[in-house]
Amino acid sequence: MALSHSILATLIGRGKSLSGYDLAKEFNSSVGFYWKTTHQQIYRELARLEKEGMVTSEVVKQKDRPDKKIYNITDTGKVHLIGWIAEPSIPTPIKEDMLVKMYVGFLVPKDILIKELQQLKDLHEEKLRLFREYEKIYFSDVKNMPVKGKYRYLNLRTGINFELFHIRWCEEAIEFLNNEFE
Amino acid sequence: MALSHSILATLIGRGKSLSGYDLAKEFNSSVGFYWKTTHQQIYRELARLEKEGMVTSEVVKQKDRPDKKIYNITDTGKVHLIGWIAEPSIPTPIKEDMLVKMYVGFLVPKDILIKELQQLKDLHEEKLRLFREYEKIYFSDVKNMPVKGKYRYLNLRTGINFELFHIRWCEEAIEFLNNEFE
DNA sequence: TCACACTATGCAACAAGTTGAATATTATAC
DNA sequence: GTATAATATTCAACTTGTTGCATAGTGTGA
Repeated sequence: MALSHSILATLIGRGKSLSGYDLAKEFNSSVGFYWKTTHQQIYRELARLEKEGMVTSEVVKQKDRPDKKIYNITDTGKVHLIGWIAEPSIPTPIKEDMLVKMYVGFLVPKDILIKELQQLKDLHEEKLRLFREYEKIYFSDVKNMPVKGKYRYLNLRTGINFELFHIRWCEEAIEFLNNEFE
Repeated sequence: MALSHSILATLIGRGKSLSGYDLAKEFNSSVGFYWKTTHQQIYRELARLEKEGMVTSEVVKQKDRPDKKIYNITDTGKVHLIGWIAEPSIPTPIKEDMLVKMYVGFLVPKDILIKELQQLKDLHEEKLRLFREYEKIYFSDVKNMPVKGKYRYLNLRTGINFELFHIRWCEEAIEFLNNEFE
């Protein structure tokens, strides 16, 4: 399972203690484009990681806002994470609603599909703009960045390519629907 | 949820009754690249779909092999599926192990990452070859195909683009690791 | 001051997905 | 004749992911 690994990775990646709330924000911001989840799952997972000795927690009292519990990765957690990195990855299969819809696209007027593809394309273009902006602001001088930053740039590049793939796919599908169908 | 929709779609798409076993094969063959699952989940989902009146089943006695239960989509099922198609799709977020690994790539020697990326690339290239072969055999004359076939071709194209995206990503990452890191 | 947004954590229930095994028949290869 | 692969279905247990709700304090704008 990779959520636990994502949590450990974020704890190391950010280089400081984070609360469940911090982690949730991280996972759902533009930065955390590589993993999506809910805060409930994160809290549940953190409790388990603590039970397994992968992280330790500490309550921090706050005056201006509710108290929080911040987490640190342990040596056990770090060893576990490094071991996981070296395991071979298997390709993630596609599970895309739009593909299922397309498979039975003949059941509805093609305009419906075109409209949906256009909507999907818009959403991906918005995301792409965000990533590109992020690239411009934080990664204009990658060559001179510390290693950590370079790895983060690699990830951002993937996010950009991922969006480009989806945009191209939507365009190809729309064009195909317009030209090949009457 | 889209597994139930995938099952209904496959039942319509194939235009004939299928058993749970047939469906499982379909979902895990090169054709069913748009959705992956296990036979257990399919059997469970079929039972539920039947309870909800989306499909009907019928036991077929066989002499040469174990008896089977074949499923048909009902009008209710078809209406439900068409309704679902018209609902707007939301982009599928990335959940890719390799991205998490890359995020903390600085924890291991870069050779480990390069090796993994190479392995991943090989797997995607194999899949791409399969899809391209499939394209050549079944879709050489798309313009003159029935509508159903055209939609299936659209899906195959997406599969091809998906593999190309992953291959390009792996290449970019390997190159980056080789050039930008010392 | 009232509503709303933000910070912060957690429970409960459910839906979806995975893993392992049991059962039974027939076909094929060694 | 023996092992194995393929056909065919199902149960049980578990993990992962989602949805809704509860609680509780602070900050901000209308």
